[in-house]
Amino acid sequence: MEPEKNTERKKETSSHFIKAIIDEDNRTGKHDGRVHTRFPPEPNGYLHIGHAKAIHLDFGLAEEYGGKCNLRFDDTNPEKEDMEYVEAIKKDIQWLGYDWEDRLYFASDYFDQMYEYAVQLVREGKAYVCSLNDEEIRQYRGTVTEPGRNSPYRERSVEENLQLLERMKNGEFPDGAHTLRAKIDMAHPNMKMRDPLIYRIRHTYHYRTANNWCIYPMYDYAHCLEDSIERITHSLCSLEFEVNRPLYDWFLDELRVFHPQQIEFARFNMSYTIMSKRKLLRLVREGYVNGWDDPRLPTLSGLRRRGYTPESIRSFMDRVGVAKTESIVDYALLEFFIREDLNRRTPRVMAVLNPLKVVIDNYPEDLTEEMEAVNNPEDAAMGCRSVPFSKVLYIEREDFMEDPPRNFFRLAPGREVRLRYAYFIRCDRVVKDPDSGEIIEIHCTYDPETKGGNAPDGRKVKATLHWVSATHSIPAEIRLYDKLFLQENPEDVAEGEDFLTKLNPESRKILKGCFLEPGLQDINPGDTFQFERMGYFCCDPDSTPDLPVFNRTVTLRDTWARIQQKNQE
RNA sequence: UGGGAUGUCGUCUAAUGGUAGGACAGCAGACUCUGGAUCUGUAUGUGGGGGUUCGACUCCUCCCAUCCCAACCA
Repeated sequence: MEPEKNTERKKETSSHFIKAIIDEDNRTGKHDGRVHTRFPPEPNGYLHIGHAKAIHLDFGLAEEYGGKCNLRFDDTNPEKEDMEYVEAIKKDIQWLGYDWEDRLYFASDYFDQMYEYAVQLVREGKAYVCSLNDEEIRQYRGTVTEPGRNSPYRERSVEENLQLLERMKNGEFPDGAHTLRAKIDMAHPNMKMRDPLIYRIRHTYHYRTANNWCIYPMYDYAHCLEDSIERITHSLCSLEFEVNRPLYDWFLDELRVFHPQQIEFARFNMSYTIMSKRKLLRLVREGYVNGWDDPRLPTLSGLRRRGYTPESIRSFMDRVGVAKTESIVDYALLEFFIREDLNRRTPRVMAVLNPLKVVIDNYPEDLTEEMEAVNNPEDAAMGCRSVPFSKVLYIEREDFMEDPPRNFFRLAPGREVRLRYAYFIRCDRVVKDPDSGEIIEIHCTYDPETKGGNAPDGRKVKATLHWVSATHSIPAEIRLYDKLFLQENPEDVAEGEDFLTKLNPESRKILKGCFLEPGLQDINPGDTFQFERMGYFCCDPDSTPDLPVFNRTVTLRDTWARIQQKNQE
């Protein structure tokens, strides 16, 4: 009865209001059952996990309904956009596992068509050239409580408008001298309908159309036409465009062209991070993080470098759902999905982050034994490996306490624990630095009868520790990451206060002098492991043949950490 | 304030007039050579007031709270 369970589960996670709309459209035959979506990024920044929600929705819905999804770059503002972003965005979408096949489009491909439509609007008396400057336009627009006033240029003749528009296009005017505006209603209660701008003059080089154009279409005019030209059926966007929808509809209706339906859903937010492109750009530009792929960032490139898998992000998005309620998703949910994914796929390995030297006094000086270790207890097919054991070892510093509280199970003077896949050891003696009092090394004795990790007499230990052999281990650098911000919603700041004040000064901790078991000699950036008891780690591109570098993707669920916290309280 | 939208466990999300359900987080326990994983159990919610109805998260009404719109950004 497994399959039935699966269907039930899928149903749980995937019913939402947009599907209800599509189902209804299909029922009434609105688009002959056709479903065609698009993901329309502006190439002015890197994609983040908020975009992943939109991508997952746009591509996922098309797939589910046997339709298509276009990738379309909304490149109507050459001042902010760049080809670098186009390539990064394509890479991220592919990494997430989506395919636009041969449908890669650019809004700039439609500039001629858009201009023709604009001429049509002017001919029909539905648009005019306005010569107010930006300050005047703002004043004439009124406010949310007061109606605007008509522009003095609103009643220019069709002939004059046609001529001026042509001259705007030909580059006869400087930036800002004129605009083309829709003639709607300056007293409209919806501000977006108060004679919105259609074209503005910008003598700017465009990375795709070069200097062919010096007028560029505004979002509201361009976007609906892009959708219409591509015969998109369902045009999904975020909630803040709700007020733009009447305008979207107005242009398409007045032009009498194919009319897609705009549907708005709530943007994705997550606790302790930010999604604002502007703010992300600031963190990158001003050096608060190291580039767009800094593992602390919620960018897809950052998450990838951190060790997140596309599968985990997609499962996460399924669970997050789609609705119109604005929300902030707990980052712990994302962590749940990456743990779930990595738990079943990553090999286990032993690595000591903060080494404490252990000398096994009764172990032969020159002996090395190979211990058999399981690669993944969740997946027997991943097999076993052998790990060298010798007289001098490193264990995790936090696995030893000289004077432990009663609920500390690990090593302490007189206490016996198991070294994973090796022997039981008992701590006999602690060596300290006479000046600082810091513990330098501990001396233990091992029980030869417990080889492999089990006692023939059946006695139990309360803890199993990971370890590496001092002479065989390889040094490494390990980078630990924590929340980028200290506040659950970093956007929530007092008047005049900067979101930067909410940055977590300890969001990254770089550990040098860590040791890995020797099997990690030949690895590549991007390889992921579970360091037993410590978490999931991903090999960073900064690695060199001499010094592998790892990023901690996420810790294991840590019951001991919670107990410690309670102890403190 | 004019217009547009949204309010369901701590968080996210189902239930469209008929038992308020799931996931994460939490708590308790079982098991364990990872204080991991797994398994079991468990507490917590319909923004508020009226109304319609045998019955309301759902319909009506008033109120409250939050978000969006006054870029030649998208």
